[in-house]
Amino acid sequence: MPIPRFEKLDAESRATILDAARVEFAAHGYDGSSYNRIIANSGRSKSSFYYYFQGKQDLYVTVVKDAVAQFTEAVGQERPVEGIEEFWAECARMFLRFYEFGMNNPVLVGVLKSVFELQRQPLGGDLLPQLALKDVTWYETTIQRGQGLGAIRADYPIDLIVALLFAVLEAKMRWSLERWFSSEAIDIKQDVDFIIDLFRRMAAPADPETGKPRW
Amino acid sequence: MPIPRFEKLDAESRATILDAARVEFAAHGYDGSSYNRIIANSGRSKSSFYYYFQGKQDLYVTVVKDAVAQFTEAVGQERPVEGIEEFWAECARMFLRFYEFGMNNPVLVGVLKSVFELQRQPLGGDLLPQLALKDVTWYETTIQRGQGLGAIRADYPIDLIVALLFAVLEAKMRWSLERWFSSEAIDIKQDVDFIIDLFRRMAAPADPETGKPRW
Amino acid sequence: MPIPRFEKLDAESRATILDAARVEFAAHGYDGSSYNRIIANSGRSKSSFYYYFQGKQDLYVTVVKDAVAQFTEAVGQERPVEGIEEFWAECARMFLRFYEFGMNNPVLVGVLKSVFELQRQPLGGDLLPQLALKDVTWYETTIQRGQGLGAIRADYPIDLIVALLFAVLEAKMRWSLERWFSSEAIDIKQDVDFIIDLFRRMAAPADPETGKPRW
Amino acid sequence: MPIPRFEKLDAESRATILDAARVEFAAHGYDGSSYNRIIANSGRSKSSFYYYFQGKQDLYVTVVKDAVAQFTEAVGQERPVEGIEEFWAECARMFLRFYEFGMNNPVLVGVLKSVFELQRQPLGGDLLPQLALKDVTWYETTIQRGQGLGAIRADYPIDLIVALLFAVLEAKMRWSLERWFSSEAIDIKQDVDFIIDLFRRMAAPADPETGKPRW
DNA sequence: TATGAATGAGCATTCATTCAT
DNA sequence: TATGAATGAATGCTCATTCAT
Repeated sequence: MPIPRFEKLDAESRATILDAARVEFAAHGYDGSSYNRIIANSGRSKSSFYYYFQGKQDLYVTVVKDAVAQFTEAVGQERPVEGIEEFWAECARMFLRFYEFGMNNPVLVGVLKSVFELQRQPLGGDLLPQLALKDVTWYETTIQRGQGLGAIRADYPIDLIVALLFAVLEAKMRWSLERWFSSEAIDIKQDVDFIIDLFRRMAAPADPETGKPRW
Repeated sequence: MPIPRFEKLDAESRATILDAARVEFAAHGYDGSSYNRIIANSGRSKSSFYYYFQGKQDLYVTVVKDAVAQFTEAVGQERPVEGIEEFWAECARMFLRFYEFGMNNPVLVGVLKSVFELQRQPLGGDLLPQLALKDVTWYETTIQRGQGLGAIRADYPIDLIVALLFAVLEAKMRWSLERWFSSEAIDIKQDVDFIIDLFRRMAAPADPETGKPRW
Repeated sequence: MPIPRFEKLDAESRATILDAARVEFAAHGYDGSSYNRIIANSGRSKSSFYYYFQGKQDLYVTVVKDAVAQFTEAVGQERPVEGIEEFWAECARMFLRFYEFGMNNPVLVGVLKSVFELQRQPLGGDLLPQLALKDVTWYETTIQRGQGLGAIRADYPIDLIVALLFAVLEAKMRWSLERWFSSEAIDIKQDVDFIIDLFRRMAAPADPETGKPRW
Repeated sequence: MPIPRFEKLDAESRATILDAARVEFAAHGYDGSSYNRIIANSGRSKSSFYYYFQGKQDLYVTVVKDAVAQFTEAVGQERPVEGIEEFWAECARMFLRFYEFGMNNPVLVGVLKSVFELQRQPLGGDLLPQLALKDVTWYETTIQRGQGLGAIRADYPIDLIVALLFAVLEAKMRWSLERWFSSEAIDIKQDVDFIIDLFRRMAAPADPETGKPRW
């Protein structure tokens, strides 16, 4: 039950509302956010929020879906590649776009982060399905292509691999952002190389005899 | 700040109180938890909670410190080792103990998880220091020993390595627990091997020429 | 900070709310007053109070400003005078109006009294400035005019003189009100003469040689 | 119902308790003071307070009576005088002792101040009588002596005169203390002269014809 | 004599939501 | 279509006091 007549609203009003919501959700997560505060910060009437959204959950869902769409668009389409090295190079390019977009849109990163928080909560139960994260599968496609090329091990469930890679990615980004907010310079290119190398280490197929990662 | 005369209370009352608190904090995290709910669930009067704890923060700190202590005790002391293989074998043993304890005490895992959530929040500022996590450094010692043996790469900051390993560990445990709660059987030994292998892949020193992990 | 959309409310509702607040604040002072009690006595819901006021402080500020405005209006403008006797006569007229208004509105006197209490408290720090008492300066103007005419001594700081005169005024009014509440008859005219005479004694310039008040 | 077995306590314990209470009551007044806070600051058990005092009121009464006694002792006995000038000089001497004692014991001044606050409250009803302020009448004696000498007007009720003089005294002391706490130097002698002069102006008999104060 | 333990009532404030118009 | 008005339930916390030992 995402949006009723919110779409018909003029772009500026829509932006005003979503911006206030994004900032709040990014800063405090879903639970920690106050619908009242969002409303107050948006400068619009409380009733109008209930006119456009069913409530807090509905607004959150709207905000998250929009953020996911923006990230997806920023990453762009994966170009077909052939060798293992090429595969990782393409991953690096995609990831660089993701990374740059995130660095330029920290609020959207915060929104994504709030989703990760939610996934940790066993009781986010009725909210999570509405986010329709199952529909966001482009990375799974990429991983499967990697498996086909022999770049990514195929002896474990794909959702486990995804969970692990995301965890690492999130941790690294948080680590970098912390330093970014303390105004240390960040070498994005180097960061991306680091993560891709890490992904590769984690995902490389295991030599059936020695168990070592096959490079 | 942590505990006043709570220690003097008889063990049963103490357990009743801490159990109610643990369950609540594990399920909802610090912010999402309700002090009132904990009180109601414990069957005691509101005032008695303020007699034993300074407030919500104090109770949380008490619960967390207790959980950390239990995990630390469960893991036990690291035994001195010499070679790289031995080092990882010892890690596996320690980790197995950690893992088994966590599987048998999912609520305590939840408590630990709530701390991770808190660390993600930029505003948890005045609460985090009280948890005295800086005093929990045994794993840093282990990692440094690994670096000394050439088992763990030394070309990155240790806190980055810790953050990444923890992220992976947390993700894997969540993945396993989910399946555990759906009453799928879990082969703990296999899980531990998986994680240790993952750790080893992530942490292995890089060959200076090829950049590949050196096994 | 003071009032949001409270002004738009119909006069009757506004009066109901302010009356309940006035009575409470007059009877118990700011600290001793209970927002909950005001709400209960007004017959409205708790939330509606937070819809119209930011909180207890805000309501108090509203009540006080309103009371001060009513008193100021009751006192009216000072008419220009020339001689010393005329000056005191004009003071008596102004004061008579103040006095009569106060006698007819004891609750408003109580509100004013609560402000005096607050000024005594070193910790009323963040509340007092909101009352904007610095804007209420008509009496300082009058005193300065009196100094210009030689009716009021100019060898002491004006704020000291104000403090002393107010103290005397407050004490006399309390003394009279007490008797009033015990249904003794009060001769307002005589009271005013008494206070003006007292003011004149206190404020008369000192003869430089004898130190006696110069009449 | 002032004190049960509190008197039997050793002097040091008694002082510890009373000091904590004095500081609290002086700083926050009776209503604003927290019995819990006094107990916490005293370092003693909560139960012991209820063992020695019937409750908050009882402790307050004890503290006030003690303070009044200390002030009374500090002021000392009035020496018999004959002329008007001598009378005021003796007043000045007594008052100087009062003033000096107060300046050296600001906490006790605070306790006295809290009594004045209480007298302003119509609801302090059941507490005020316990303070037995009616027993403190030495100043009335002095005033009556002044009336006998023709130094103080006798055409108004004595309690009105007392109330007015106290009001002025309190206001002047507060004015001075404020500056004292801002570490401005205070000339006590000059202050006393100022107040005595003010008292004399206020209290001097009125010439039956002109109404002017007779010096 | 002395105190640790426990309590119910109250505090100001914020929450997401609904309703009447 | 749009919103001002109103609300019940909950939040964390402090209060003075009592009771059992």
